Amino acid sequence: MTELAELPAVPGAARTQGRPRSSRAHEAILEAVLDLIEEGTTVEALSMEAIAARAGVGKATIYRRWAGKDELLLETLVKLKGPAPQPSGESLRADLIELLSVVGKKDQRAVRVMPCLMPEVSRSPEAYRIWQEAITEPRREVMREVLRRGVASGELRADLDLEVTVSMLISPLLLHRMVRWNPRLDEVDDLVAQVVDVVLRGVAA
Amino acid sequence: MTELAELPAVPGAARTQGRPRSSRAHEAILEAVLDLIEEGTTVEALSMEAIAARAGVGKATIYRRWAGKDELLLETLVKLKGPAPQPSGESLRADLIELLSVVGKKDQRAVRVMPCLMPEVSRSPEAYRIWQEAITEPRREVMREVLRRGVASGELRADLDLEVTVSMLISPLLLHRMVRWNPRLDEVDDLVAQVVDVVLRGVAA
DNA sequence: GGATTCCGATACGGTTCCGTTCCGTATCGC
DNA sequence: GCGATACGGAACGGAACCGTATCGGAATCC
Repeated sequence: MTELAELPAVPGAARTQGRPRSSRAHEAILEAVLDLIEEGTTVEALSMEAIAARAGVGKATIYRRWAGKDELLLETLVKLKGPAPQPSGESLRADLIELLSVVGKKDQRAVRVMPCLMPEVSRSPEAYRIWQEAITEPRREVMREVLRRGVASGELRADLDLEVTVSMLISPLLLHRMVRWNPRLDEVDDLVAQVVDVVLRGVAA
Repeated sequence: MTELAELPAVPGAARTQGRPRSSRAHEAILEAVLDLIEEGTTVEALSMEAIAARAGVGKATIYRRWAGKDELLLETLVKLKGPAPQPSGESLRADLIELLSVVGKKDQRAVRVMPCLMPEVSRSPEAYRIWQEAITEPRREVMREVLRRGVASGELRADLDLEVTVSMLISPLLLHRMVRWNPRLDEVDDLVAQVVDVVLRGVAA
């Protein structure tokens, strides 16, 4: 159980004295937050006591690292989603299918967490901003780039509205994988391909 | 302010004695729930105390009608959404535009409430069932019927997957109007028409 | 070895909410 | 008028959680 050194939050503050903070405790706390949310605790109902208990950690250990619940949740959210995936560039259709296939498939925990974040995101402008910048916008940009190549190659209409097209591609997948908006889609096994094909035909040059 | 007689919960129990329950209080309680949620209170953080205070009602008056918060929220949710809208039947394209245009436009309160319901819906199978039966499924069925007429008239492919098509039409609108998934779509003024046109071209016969 | 800091655990006072119970008053059927 | 019930309001004991403080012990640097 190697205890890794923590990077000081403020670069100038070289804290070398005393026992270093346990990175194990750090990880355990973040994991506890994700676990609890996955188990059905709302973001808002998350209690520091429950987090500490689940992580096997004293409350003071949490407050030593984060000022409050908001800061802790922010770090957890950013950690949850890695960088946006990159398409292989094989073809327009293949790239879109590739990108859409991973929606909600990588980390099952993320799927559970997202709906719990919705109230927060729709209430707090700050949460909305972070969510946009760290989660949704980078992924949209990847898909925009794929579409731009399709326009450049002449496959797609030149006057294509990128935002609308991206939304038409992503939205059905998101809504199904995140909140199971229509349970009947469970039985559609090639949902991604169908969506891509209809949209591509609809916006073909 | 006429005080309407309450229907007894149990049909056999004819309660004629004493002062009847105030339907005004009843309405005030339901309105208070909606108001509080609209103002940013999560479903889960809703307190009976706050509801009573907002409604100008004693807590006992609430507990006299509902066994707990869950029952109260259920009645509120069902009341929130009226029956599904009906299209005028002018044309396939016009009907779809008509149906999609009202998404999130009728009652602004519903738009605010929906994201707050997501955690509940994704956690509780019972909440999911009610939400499906009372809210989403009836609206999907209306749209399916419009598409069936399009298939019958030969405008649409005969082997059309209704569920996928409905999802492709509704999802971009829902995601934008409900949680503003992509803020750049704010500036697209004919979003509904664009979505409808792309899908119709994509699934044309 | 000594100083320092972090560790998990526990306790604290304060706040909020729960669901119930009791007021004194108001409104109904008879 | 009288009995029955609902009303708004206030108070209750109990529970959960907040953020802080303090404990004895452990880990690290000098």
